[in-house]
Amino acid sequence: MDKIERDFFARNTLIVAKELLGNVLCVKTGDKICRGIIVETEAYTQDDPACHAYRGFSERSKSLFSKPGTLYVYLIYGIHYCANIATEKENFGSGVLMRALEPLENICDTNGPAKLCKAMQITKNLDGCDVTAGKPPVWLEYGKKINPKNIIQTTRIGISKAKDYDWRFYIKDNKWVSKKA
DNA sequence: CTCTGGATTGAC
DNA sequence: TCAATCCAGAGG
Repeated sequence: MDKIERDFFARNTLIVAKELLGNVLCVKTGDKICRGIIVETEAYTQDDPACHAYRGFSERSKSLFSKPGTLYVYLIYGIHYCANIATEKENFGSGVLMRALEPLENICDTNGPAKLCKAMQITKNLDGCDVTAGKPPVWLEYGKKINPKNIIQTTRIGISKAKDYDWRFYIKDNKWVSKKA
């Protein structure tokens, strides 16, 4: 399976969020490789009030400003981790949040942004990793192409700002898409 | 320095 | 419906 290159992420964030659906996230931290198909994403850009990069560069969000294809992992509610991949270009704070995976290998219980991080063992340690390197600890592989008719675009979940943006994408009828939808 | 609220989840 | 549990960001 071919790995996804940096050029894939060096595009408009909404396009990346949409086209990331169906591809395979791979993580190898210990001796096991975990794989899952991305079935739900959300886009966040620097000019979006809900984005962590909205107020400019910060220590927490620096990975969003790094090269396209950089993993951004942050702690939310003091308990959970969420994983994003930086998009667009270096020094522009934007990225795609991965909200749900369909388990392929060595994982289960991945129908939520914090749950998938837990299942894949993604923690702050992986913040700043380049997912286009095509090797451990984290990388992406092309999966099967999703028919555009089966991609649903709607509003994002769990945020209080910019609620009206239709910046969430998911695969229609996929049982692993997070609830609350 | 203090205070507030959050890209969630699972238990009541 | 609500607590868990920590820290970034805002304000003094």
